[in-house]
Amino acid sequence: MMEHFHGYEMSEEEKTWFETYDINGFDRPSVATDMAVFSIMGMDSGNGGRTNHRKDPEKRLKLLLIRRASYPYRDCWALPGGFCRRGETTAETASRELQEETGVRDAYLQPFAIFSKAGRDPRGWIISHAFLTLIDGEKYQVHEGTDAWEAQWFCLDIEKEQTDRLVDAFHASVTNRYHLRLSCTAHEELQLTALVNERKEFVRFHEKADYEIVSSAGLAFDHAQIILRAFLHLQDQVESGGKMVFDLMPEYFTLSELQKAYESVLGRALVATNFRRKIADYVTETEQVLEGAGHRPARLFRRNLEAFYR
Amino acid sequence: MMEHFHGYEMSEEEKTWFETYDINGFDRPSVATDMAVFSIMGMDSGNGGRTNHRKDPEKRLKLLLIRRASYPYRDCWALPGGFCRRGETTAETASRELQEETGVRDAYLQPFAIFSKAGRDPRGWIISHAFLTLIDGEKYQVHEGTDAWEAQWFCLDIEKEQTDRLVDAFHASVTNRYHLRLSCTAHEELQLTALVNERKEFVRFHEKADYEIVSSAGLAFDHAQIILRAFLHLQDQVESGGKMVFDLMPEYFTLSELQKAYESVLGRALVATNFRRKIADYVTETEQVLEGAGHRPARLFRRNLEAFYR
DNA sequence: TCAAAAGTGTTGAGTATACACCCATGT
DNA sequence: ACATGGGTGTATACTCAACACTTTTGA
Repeated sequence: MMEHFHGYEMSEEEKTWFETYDINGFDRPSVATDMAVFSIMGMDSGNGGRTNHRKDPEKRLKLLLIRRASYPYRDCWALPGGFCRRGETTAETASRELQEETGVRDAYLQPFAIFSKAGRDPRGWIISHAFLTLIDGEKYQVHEGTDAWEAQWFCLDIEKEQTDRLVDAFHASVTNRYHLRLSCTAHEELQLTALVNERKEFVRFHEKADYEIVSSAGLAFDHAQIILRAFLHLQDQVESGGKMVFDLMPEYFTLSELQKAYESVLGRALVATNFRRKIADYVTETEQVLEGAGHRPARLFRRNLEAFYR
Repeated sequence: MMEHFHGYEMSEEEKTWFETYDINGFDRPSVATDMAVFSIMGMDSGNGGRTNHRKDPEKRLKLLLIRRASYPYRDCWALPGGFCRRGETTAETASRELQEETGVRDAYLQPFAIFSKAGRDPRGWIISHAFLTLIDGEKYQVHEGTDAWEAQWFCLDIEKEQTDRLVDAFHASVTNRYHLRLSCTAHEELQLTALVNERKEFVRFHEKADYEIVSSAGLAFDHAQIILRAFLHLQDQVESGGKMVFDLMPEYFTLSELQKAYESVLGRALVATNFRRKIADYVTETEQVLEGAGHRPARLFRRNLEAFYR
């Protein structure tokens, strides 16, 4: 623990001080990570989500959850994650846990929030560092069906409902209620739901948001809140030009596949022609086309590395 | 610790499990916060930074540091901060420490990074949650000169020097070296310096930045790195339209004062006419003017609350 | 009178958005 | 043939940076 400190030499006096110093004398929390792993996948219904021979298969935004085999919240579903070990950065913890639990390596893990409110975990004082990541879910086969360790993809539906709005000259606040619905097509009728209130307040010229779980069925801990905030963070980033949606795509993809990925993250339709212009620099055309779709074949594109490595 | 969990009732079996569960059996870090408190202030030299009877006084970006009265890094300067207590969120810790050490209440504290690398603190495994905040420093009188507890404002100069750049088809990286200089005008010739390397790498279409302290004189722990990253984060936010620069201003201010604040954060000159247009919605004109400045009196403005509370 | 800063008006480039239109394919 | 998605072109509005210019004061 005492290596490589710059311009810092211990005096004899300090060495004496250090010998009697015991950091374990102080009250300390456990530190954990939770990961919201998003993907975009077909519906797994017989025809792959195709409702009609002309329409392209519908793909949905999904979230990876793990069924807890032990207390607390046994049999509830939780975000993958785990405790930090000595010697790791929190990012390394997240990366290690992600690989252990899902086999996913080298994903881009973005930290987006810290959850440290007292009472958020019945086991005690536990601070969670939350990360989000987007992966091409078709590419990874997630361990399913073990009794001790079950991972499943859940379709994610989040609906927003404004419940209150107050603006006067010195104060402003907005209250929203989010309805979360997570449904897993692998199990019959497995559906988790939660209600989370968001209260945005403007204090001294800065927005401050507070979240409160109103109800949560089948989800462990405060994960309903973490899921919601991961999703909102993702939407914000993408709305303001972030390019992480590309992480959901395989190496070769059509522009409408990419557009559909954007649409399912943003929750709204985009105008194809404008969308193409916006992402034009980030893709390069290939010679290949995708045929047999009931309509004009689409050209396949790849990421244009130069644009990302600006 | 066992209150208000939604849709969650303990079974008898779980209660039994819980009685034997001991979270203290696991290895845990200490969790702390560090705050980068920025302000913009005159030079404290006789004429208030005025070099010529016409020119307005120069104001500089400053950072608040505290001299450590105890080991480790005794007599070095460090960011204000402290350890999290049970029952607090990390944001509450930051807010409490800021008030205890500087008297500043109700400032907007923005979390910007986590520092959790092994060996960053000689006392052991300590994870730091870093916050930044901008305040109107003229308004707060900081406790100075005590022997046990000395706080001072330091002028902050950061110079960037690109040392390496590599871009090929599959990989890209940029290396920069930052020269930090912190000087305190209250003490004669008190100057702290540090050199920090930044290595930006593009991995799988995402930028990843690593920081390494090359040398650090007079600054405690890894605070040179934290200061640099606070500053870079601040610059990024302001470049992309963040309005936190207003936090540096008193209630009434002229547009050039505001512009100068922007300029000292961004480290470059702005075109007055365009600047005015950009912030026009965020200010309201008052009837008052500032006279006696050797040139045409400037109108005083205030924040326009409606624009902030959009 | 003149330096310094306050403040106004204009212009051209680039970007976002809406929309009208034609193309190619499998059934 | 025709529904469906692939793909192009264009007109309009809006934002942003650059710059030329006028105004007002204290010394």
